Amino acid sequence: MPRNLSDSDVAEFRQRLCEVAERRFAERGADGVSMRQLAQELGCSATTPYRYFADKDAILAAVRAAAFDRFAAALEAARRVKGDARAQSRAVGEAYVRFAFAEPNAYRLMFDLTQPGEARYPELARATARARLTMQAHVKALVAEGIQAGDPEVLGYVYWAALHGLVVLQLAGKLGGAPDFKLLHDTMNRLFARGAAPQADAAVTARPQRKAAR
Amino acid sequence: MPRNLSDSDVAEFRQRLCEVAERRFAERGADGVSMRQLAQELGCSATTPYRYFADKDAILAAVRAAAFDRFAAALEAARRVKGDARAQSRAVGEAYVRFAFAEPNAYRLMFDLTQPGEARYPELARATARARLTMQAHVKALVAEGIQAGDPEVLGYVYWAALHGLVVLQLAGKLGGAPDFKLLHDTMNRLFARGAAPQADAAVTARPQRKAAR
DNA sequence: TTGCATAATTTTACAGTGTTAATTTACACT
DNA sequence: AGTGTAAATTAACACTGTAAAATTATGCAA
Repeated sequence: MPRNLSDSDVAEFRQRLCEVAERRFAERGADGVSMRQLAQELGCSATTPYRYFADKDAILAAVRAAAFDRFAAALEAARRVKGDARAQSRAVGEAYVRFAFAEPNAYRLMFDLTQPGEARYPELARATARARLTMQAHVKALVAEGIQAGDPEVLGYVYWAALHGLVVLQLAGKLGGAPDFKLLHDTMNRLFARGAAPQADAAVTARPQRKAAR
Repeated sequence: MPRNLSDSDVAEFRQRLCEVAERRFAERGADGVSMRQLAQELGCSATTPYRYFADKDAILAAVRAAAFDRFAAALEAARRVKGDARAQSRAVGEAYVRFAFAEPNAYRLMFDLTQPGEARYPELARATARARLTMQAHVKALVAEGIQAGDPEVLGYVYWAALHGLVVLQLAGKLGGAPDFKLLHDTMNRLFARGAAPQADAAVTARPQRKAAR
């Protein structure tokens, strides 16, 4: 035990703790894992983590941030496929779904509704912002290349929300009796592709206009 | 204390307990409320509820089922507005959003990802099925009246998922920097309306077909 | 009316939780 | 070698869900 922990020592322990916590939290939920269990797997005392994190919530926030970072990295990688904006867009969507189903527990952790907002944890805010950025970037390209029409920011949020909804309903088992997920996803993509296709009349993201006649 | 609790006595106590639990769970999350706290508000001992529910999870399941029932009732009421399928559809969508924002905590409880599936709790399964049914019924009408084209079941799931995604991202604070919610919701509706509008070419819910030309 | 059987309820108890305060350990420096 | 002190551990506290034991209070038979 060095008299003063170096920054790298601290970072190392924090990372090791996060790795263990991420796996355990993902398996049994944050409430299903006790500090004593984490400590045992780490080979330290139950209170040692309190020198590295304020409390359990801070650990959870760090774990969520790490998950968001891996998620963002997966999306960013997908966006680097060669091809036009349409191809990239499809690749990002597929990467999104692939991540969610490959690591459902991480995804649950990231978007858990019962978690407090990221207000208290800047690292978490940064990581979510990074993921959001990538999720929106490809839509900007779609609009820039004239494949879709509308406000890219609005479209980006709408696409993201829709896909997220599909994923979480699936993860929550609420699509039990539904047709298979791929059909739902494909249909959603097609609806959006047609719905936002540039046409002669007004852009779809314009404010609704009163109809002239029925 | 009657020697044998009548069925109505049991039902009464269960309901009273659920009312208290729903409010508390919604306020602070199920994990944030202890059996002793519930018991105190009910004026009974901490273990009395165990004569009426197997455990805390069963109470939570009952509370969630009750929330789903109120949710379903709100949607059913909205669907009874007079007008064509389009008007009803819009009414249902608005009722959905209104409920979610009027009772965000109930909504969170209903769709909490960390909750176990409804496999163990038939009442919960019934209530969710009821809500799902109403959410899908108006889409069937849209297709029946020729306002939209496609498989109503598939479209219903897609619309539901998309709206749910929008709502939960908002509730999770992930739309912080986004344009206001109504704009997102309107845009989504317009995209779907255009995307599923019946046209000369193939229905959007058909399997994707290779384009004849670029 | 008095006992009694027994359902309903409460009290007690236990193992486990997150976290703080006290204590011990072990290093860096004089 | 001795000492100040950061780091780690242990001890302790108030709390949790819930099983088991103890208590209460009722409907019915005598």
